[in-house]
Amino acid sequence: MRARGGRVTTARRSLLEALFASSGHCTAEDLAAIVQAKMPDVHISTIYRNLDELERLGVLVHTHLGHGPASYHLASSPHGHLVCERCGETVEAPAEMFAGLARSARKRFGFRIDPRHFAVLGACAACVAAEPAPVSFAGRRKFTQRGPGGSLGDR
Amino acid sequence: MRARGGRVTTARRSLLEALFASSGHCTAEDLAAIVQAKMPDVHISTIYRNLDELERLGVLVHTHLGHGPASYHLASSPHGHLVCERCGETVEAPAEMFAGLARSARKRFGFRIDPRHFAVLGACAACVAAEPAPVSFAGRRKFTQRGPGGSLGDR
DNA sequence: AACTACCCGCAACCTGGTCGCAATTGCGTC
DNA sequence: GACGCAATTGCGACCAGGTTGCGGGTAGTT
Repeated sequence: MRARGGRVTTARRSLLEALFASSGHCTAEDLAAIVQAKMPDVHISTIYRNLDELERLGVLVHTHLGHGPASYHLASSPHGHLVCERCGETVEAPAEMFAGLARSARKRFGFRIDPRHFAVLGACAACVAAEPAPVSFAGRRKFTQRGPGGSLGDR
Repeated sequence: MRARGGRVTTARRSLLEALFASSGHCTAEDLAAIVQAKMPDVHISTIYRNLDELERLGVLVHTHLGHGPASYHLASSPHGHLVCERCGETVEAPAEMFAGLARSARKRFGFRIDPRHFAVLGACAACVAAEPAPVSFAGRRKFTQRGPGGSLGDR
């Protein structure tokens, strides 16, 4: 499965292991930390280069869950993401939830959407409940990734 | 309409004028350029601070159309965006296109989505037509905002 | 006109990511 | 098992986009 056209280096093997071991949604720095736990000399730029490479090979994809760093996960099991702007809670949205949007985008604009690349922001059930009045999103608060209670970058 | 709790400074007035004059989808640097054409001493950090302020007041919103800088536009006429990953073409998606997604997100996860903050990437009609085989998005190419033919930040 | 809290210009700084380059290292071949 | 060589790595410098602390200026009040 590995190395279609490239070499199998220890750094790459280790990065793949980290990706398979973690259950998805890792930032590049998360992965770097895992890899560097066993191989301290692997440089962050090597991580970035290999993530790029693996993405070009179709092994993994990156998504943006918010204003912070990108998240990487294996390309199997395609899904989008819903991210709470208040608490950072992330839920995986099955691809079929986007079917209606995909259909109308194609019909109205000839557009074929890829719902995976950017998350859909909003408010999770808990934060909707905690909210006093429906403010229609006027009161945006600075988005804090990895905030307390957030599940981003956890392993 | 201006200044609920703040002062009306020349820099702010000028920024608002730039926003109203331009037809939306400006980056902070675009707006800075417009403002600085008449007031060269207005610093980019002042632009950022006032954009933040105006966003907190609900006058405007920012969205991310790709990997580049954020785009700002007036909060009136809520809409999402479809952005072509190949050519940068941006089309405004009316809010009702997201109604189905909003409904299923609420039903399945209690999630209330805000489809405006991040664009939905994909491929525009022209790029779909120009594409030879259905590659299922494995061949991601580096996203280039402001590329030739792109309509981002034009003026 | 005076006062003062808010705002601005500036430069330094920060995060997330990219690049050029010399040294190293897989991997095919002998 | 050693050799050759190009792919890959480690490193530091760099970049884009944005934020922050600070001292001085100015809008709005008295």
